[in-house]
Amino acid sequence: MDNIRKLPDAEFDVMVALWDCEVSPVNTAYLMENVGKQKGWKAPTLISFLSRLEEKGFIHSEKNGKERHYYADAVKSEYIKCVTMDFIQRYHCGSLVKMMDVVYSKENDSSDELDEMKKWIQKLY
Amino acid sequence: MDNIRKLPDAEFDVMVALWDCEVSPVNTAYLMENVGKQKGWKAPTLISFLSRLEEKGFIHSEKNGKERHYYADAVKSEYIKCVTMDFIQRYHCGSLVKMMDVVYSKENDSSDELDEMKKWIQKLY
DNA sequence: AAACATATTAGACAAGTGTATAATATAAAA
DNA sequence: TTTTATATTATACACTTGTCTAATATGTTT
Repeated sequence: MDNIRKLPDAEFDVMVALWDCEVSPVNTAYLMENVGKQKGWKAPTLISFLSRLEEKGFIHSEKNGKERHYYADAVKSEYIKCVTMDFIQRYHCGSLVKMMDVVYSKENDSSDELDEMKKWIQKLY
Repeated sequence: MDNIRKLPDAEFDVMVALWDCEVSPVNTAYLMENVGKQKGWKAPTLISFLSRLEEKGFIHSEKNGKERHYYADAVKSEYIKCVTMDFIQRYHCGSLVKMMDVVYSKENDSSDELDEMKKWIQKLY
């Protein structure tokens, strides 16, 4: 749970599409619709990222006739959690409060978010 | 304030050393002491990062006899803020609360941090 | 001024990332 | 069973990042 390989941006984008898909199984066509197109990728570009994700153990796939089906193996929440803790460690000495301090300024914040945070904290107590 | 070039890890480490230094001006020897050594870099490695930082406009330098002196131009808090907001956007849909949700679990948190956050929020109200 | 010590520069290289073209399968249509 | 359409594979390539070796410059000693 600590040896998270941080994925490059493009590969992460593909993972998100895989993680958030409603259909199953997922094929390249679906992924092209859901990420590839917006990013302006050609199909081989997408497939290239998928191959790398498979090499890295984040997904596996099965050939199905002419197509290939993809399945996420990594767990989204776990991955995001690891990456986030790494980030806080690296950029904010491991302290969420320090981070909030840097990011927020009284002027430009939305108090909605503050309210939400308040509620969130009270829920945990 | 939006076109922040996210620095690669090694270059960021060098920036931190430059930002946090107490002496002035800063030379390579100082930076070797304060980051290079811990990272196990040879001097040319460090200098290579410094050159790239200069190309990217994060620092400037002056030749002083045999040595070179370095000066940070980018502002630490601004850089950290940009990088952090990008991160929250990318990994947590721009919501701090969502992020806290993913990172924290009742079991493993330190309530100290929660207390601090509570205080932090109250201060802002 | 010659020799020495040392800091910097130039250049290089492997691995990783973003991206695509050309070649090859393979299902579907004719 | 050819032909046609299309998905996948194999490659490749440029750029970035981490890292260094060899070459060069420059201040200090002798």
